[in-house]
Amino acid sequence: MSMGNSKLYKGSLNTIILKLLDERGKMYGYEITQKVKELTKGELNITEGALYPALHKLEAEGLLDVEIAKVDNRLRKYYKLTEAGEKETVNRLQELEEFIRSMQNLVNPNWSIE
Amino acid sequence: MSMGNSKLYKGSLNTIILKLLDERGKMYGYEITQKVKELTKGELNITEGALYPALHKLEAEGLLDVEIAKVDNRLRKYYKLTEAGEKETVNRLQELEEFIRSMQNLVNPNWSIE
DNA sequence: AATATATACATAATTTTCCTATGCATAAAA
DNA sequence: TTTTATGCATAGGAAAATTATGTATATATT
Repeated sequence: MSMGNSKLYKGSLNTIILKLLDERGKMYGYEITQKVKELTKGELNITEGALYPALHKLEAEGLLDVEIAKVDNRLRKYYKLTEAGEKETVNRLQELEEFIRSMQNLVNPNWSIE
Repeated sequence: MSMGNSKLYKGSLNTIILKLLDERGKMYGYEITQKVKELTKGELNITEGALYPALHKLEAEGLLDVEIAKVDNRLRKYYKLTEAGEKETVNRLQELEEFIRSMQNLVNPNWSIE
């Protein structure tokens, strides 16, 4: 995963995937890359080399289910959260928030958590 | 080595080091680990296996200067920012803030940047 | 018609960055 | 006197990205 200009904090990709699936029900890989690009105004680019292995791993861990579809003669693999995936999403979001709080305490710039 | 809870997102350690040195002028390694523990209320533990190589690398990149001291017959290596290090600190903090903003747009939980 | 771009998936090789485990050494506390 | 705290260091390995490929179809451009 690469940023428009800067670096990305590794470990956040899984959280992003889980949260997007939690919000939108089901998505396929390419759709995720485009959605992330759109939501961050091009700031964050999910590379395919990071995304697909991450999806496979989440599936192997039982957090995602797959459903294959063919649209316009092209393959799509739709992913959605399992029950375990929904629970894990809550944990990951909590961890992310804790990380943000910790970074705020360390770096205490002009932003904070509400 | 029992950690608080949350793991260090990869890429954040350098930012933490640079910012602490920027604020405090000069610090030695062990002092950094204790300061981080204190500021995050034990939530984040910087391991020595991560910290010392990171310091060495930042020094090799010309972002840090070292000064060796002996206190109570024990060795200390004080690190401080070079000029290049001060500039890089600004960049890293900006990247961190951009990362936070991006995560907010993606995950939009109940926190935001002020 | 030929070529480039967008859509859609995948993986191998490498790099970065961290953790675990271990080692050395001195000072202070139990 | 044994443990804990202070202080540095590195080897080995895991995790999670990047880079570089590869396959294939659909659409837009030249």
